[in-house]
Amino acid sequence: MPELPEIASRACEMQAALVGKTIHSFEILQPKCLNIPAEDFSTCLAGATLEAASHHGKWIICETTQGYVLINLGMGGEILLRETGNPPKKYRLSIGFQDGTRLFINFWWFGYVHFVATGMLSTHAMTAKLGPDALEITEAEFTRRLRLKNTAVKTFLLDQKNLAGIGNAYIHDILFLARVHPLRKASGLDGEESHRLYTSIRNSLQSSFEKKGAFYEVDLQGKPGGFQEKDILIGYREGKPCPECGSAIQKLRTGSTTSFICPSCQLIS
DNA sequence: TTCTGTGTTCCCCA
DNA sequence: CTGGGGAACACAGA
Repeated sequence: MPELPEIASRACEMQAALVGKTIHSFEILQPKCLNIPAEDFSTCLAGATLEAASHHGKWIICETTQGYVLINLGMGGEILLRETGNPPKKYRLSIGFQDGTRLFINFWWFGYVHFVATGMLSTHAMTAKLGPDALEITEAEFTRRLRLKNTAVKTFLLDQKNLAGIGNAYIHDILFLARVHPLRKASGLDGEESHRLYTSIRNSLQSSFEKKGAFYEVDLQGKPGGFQEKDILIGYREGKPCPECGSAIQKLRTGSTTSFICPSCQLIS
C-alpha cells in the first residue's frame, strides 16, 4: 500500500534516474489503466524526453516535452528500472528509453497511468481535486479544513480532497501519536488536538520518507524501503502492548476500513 | 475454497 | 448541500 513516503521516494528516484531519457517504445499489457486508448497514449508520448518527476499525494507526476504521465500505484505495486532484456515477472505496462533501459510499472490492483497534454493538468479530475500534499500543507490550512468537516477524523484524513497522501497504513500511528481516536469528529477536535495531529502527520510521513519508504515496497532497483516493521508503533499489532502505557492494542472496524488503537491513550470522549 | 485488504470513483439514500 | 454505506474494479496472500 504505497502512501506518501513511498510515492515521494519513487518520484525522487525517478527525477534522479530518468530526467533526460527519451521515450522510444511502450508495452501496454493492461490498457484499462490508461485514460485514453493505448494507440493514442503511445502516439502522444513517442519521442518525448523526460524533464522532471515529482509527486502530489499518492500520484507521481512526470513532465515530458510532450505532456505529462501521471502514475497512481493504487493498492501497491512496483516501478522498476531495468535493461529491456531483463523484465520482471509481472508488470502492466513498460516504457522503453532510447538508451536501452526500460521502466516497468506493476500494481496489484486499481493502478492508473494517465496522459495529460502540456498545460492541461487542471483538466485531470483525479489530481486536480486533490487537497494540499500532506507534507506541504500549513498548519493553519490543515486546521481550517479540519474544522469544516463533521465526519470522523479518520475519514477526513483518508479523503484525498482534504489533504493528499495519507492511506490506511500510516494512519494508525498518526492517530496514536496524536492521542486521537479515529472516530472522533474532525470538527470536534480542540486546538491542542489538531496541533498534535498536524505534528504527527509530519513526523510519521517525514521519518518514513527519510528511510525511502516502507519495507513492503521497493525502489527503482528493487530494494525494499528502510522503514521497518519494528518502526510501526501500533498499526497491525493487535493484542501487543501499547508502547506508551502497556494496554493491549485493539483492532476495530471503522466504517469500511480497519483501525488499530490503544484503548487507553485514544479515548472517544 | 473463501475471505480480506488496500485506493478511488460513483451512485443511492437519509 | 452533507455524510454514510455500498458496489465496482477482477489480484494476491492466507
